[in-house]
Amino acid sequence: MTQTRAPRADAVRNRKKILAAARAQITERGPDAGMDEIAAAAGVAVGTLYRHFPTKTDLVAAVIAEFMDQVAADAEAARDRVTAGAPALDEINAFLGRVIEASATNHAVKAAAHALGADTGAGADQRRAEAALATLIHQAQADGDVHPDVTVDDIYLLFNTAPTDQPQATRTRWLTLTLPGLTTSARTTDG
Amino acid sequence: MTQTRAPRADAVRNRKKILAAARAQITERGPDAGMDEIAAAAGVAVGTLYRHFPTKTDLVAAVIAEFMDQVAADAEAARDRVTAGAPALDEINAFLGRVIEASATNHAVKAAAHALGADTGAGADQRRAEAALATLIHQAQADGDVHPDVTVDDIYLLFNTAPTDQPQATRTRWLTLTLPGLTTSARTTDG
Amino acid sequence: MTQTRAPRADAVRNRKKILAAARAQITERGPDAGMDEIAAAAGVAVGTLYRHFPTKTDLVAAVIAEFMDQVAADAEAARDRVTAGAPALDEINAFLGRVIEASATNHAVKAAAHALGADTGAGADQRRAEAALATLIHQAQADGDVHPDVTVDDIYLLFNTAPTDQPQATRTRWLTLTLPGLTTSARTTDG
Amino acid sequence: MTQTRAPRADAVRNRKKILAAARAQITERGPDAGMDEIAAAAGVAVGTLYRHFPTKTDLVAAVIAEFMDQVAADAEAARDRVTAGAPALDEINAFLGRVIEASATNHAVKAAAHALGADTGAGADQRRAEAALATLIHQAQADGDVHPDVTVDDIYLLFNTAPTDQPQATRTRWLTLTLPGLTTSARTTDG
DNA sequence: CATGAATGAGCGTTCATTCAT
DNA sequence: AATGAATGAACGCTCATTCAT
Repeated sequence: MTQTRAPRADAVRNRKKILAAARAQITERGPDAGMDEIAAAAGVAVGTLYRHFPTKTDLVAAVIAEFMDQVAADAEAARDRVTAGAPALDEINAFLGRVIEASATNHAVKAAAHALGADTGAGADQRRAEAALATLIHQAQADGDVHPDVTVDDIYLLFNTAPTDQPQATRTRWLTLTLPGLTTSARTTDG
Repeated sequence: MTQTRAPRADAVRNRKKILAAARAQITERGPDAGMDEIAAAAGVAVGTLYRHFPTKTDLVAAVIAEFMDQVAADAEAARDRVTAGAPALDEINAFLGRVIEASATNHAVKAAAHALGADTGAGADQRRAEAALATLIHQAQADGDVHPDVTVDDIYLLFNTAPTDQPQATRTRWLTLTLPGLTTSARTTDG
Repeated sequence: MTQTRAPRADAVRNRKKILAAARAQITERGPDAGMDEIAAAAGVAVGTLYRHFPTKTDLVAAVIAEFMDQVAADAEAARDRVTAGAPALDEINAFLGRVIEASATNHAVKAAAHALGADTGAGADQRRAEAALATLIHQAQADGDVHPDVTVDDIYLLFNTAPTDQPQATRTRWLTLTLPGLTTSARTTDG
Repeated sequence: MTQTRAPRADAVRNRKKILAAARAQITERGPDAGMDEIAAAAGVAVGTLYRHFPTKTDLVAAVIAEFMDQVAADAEAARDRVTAGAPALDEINAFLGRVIEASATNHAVKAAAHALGADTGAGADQRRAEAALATLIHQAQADGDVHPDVTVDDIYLLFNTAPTDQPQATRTRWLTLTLPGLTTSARTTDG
């Protein structure tokens, strides 16, 4: 029983401050945000930052994991609403819309992850989100609204290619263009 | 009579070697590919690289311009085939497929351009491609195959979000999912 | 209560070592002394040098400031001796002699400053020195020894044109030739 | 008989153009004026520049030699006027004044020479100038106007420390302060 | 001979990471 | 455990010089 010692309260606080600062700085300044700047923004010294995240890659991965946690929670909430009777296709549509809005912030983080070769997925949160999305898709397919060959991977594919660095109008248009690939009906002008 | 002297044969050769090396290195290693490495891969000294492209930004812009030239030529060829009677929607579909294949190379280059703040568009080639695509779209709309609200910008939007760094199968699937957003008919299982 | 934390002992030591090395290297090799070489001579890594002086210009400016501080202290000491009764002209003469000795080192540094566009003067030390020199000159003028139109700027002019890169004998000769321009009496053979 | 082939007319013309361009560029941009820029300003290719002057040091030395030639001619003209009866001290004064004006242009050239370790003196022109100045000084000493211990080296010393990079007013003031070191009489207010 | 493209050592500077305090 | 000074490899870029055309 490797008894993981309960983390000290201030260490937890520092970890949160660092993650928040990293998210903010990378969003603002791209992959070039320096470790010193992130540490300064978090109000700690670089050494402290490195105690929590041994490399920049680890830090960026943690920021992404944090985001994935939110995505997973979002997907699970949507699944719960569907289970309670909400129309599945609408929830899928709204989910994609919400995630894309949220990841406008995260675009730079993704770029940083890519530049550093960080593991983007494969975490427990990924699996939580996948499970919830699978339920959503199956329900929408049972409703006859979503094309029978659509899988969770398709959602991920779209989600990963979303133009998160584009203005709101462009992102909305993208969603409009993209959704008919999932559904059984042709696109209508009003999306 | 400002007779621009014909460029030396070896200089032309070097320019080509440099562009090819830059394309390859940036594709392979992302925006972080160093100028020294690109020069070495091209078989020239850094100084030569800088003689041809005064900054890294210029080099990346040139690589993109080269790509855009090919895209424009491709779009024009498709337009010519349509003018000669080929079905417009098929040509649009094939065009997107071809460009996405070609831009597997181009993905990292775009990222590099973004990181360096290089001018991505606005060149003559961009306008050539746009003109040809507009013709294609109008014809496909006249055929009743493409949704009437689709514009050239939509094609660019899709083209810019293509998962160019993914394996062939994924890219094909993406095209399958994406095309119904442009057309007037619902997607069928066999794409 | 912005309590500026006391600087670490080793950081202070490094700063001194760097300044000394910079003075030596620039004196020896001119403005072309490289930052790497200065760092090596100081026994630190380049990064450390840059932590203390963010640009080469800053480093050179600091070397000059250090020198100006010594000059100011020297001028103030001379003024104090005059206030205590010493003959002002003798003190001026001796002051010029001392400063010129000291600035053999300083010649190349000035050149470097010029080449880099660094701020040479305008510091507090400059003003300290000027104030002390003004007192000296006024006293010598009151004594009837120094020409009434001589100003502090004249002293600076001479000081700035001193042949600091010449051998001792030449510097002495220069002082002999130069001093009569300040005084009310003609030069005599024994200087 | 090493028969030095008569230089071709265009080669001579090129040499002159290059020297003129070098003087202009170095005056304007300091020691940092590049060989390419000098060549461009001269209207020749770098290769041609290097055919005439194998290193930058050689080029700078040639620019200085050219200047020294003018100084020598100036000194000889002054000597001739003195031989014809003009007052020697006045000629010395005027000579210094003229040379200092001319070398405002040459300041940067001197700096470049220093930075490159070029031989500043020791040419035939130097000896011509020295001979003429010696005559001037002897005559002025015979007149009782110049201090008996003054030598040609003293003139060179002053000439080499002139504040050539300062504005006209400062240069004039410097001459006023400096001249009494040479003469037998004390300075008067009106210089 | 002139040309100008090619060379490559070197420069000032940055920043992820380490480690003495 | 936190601090922040120190490290040093790497980067984009320059320029005196060489050499194929």
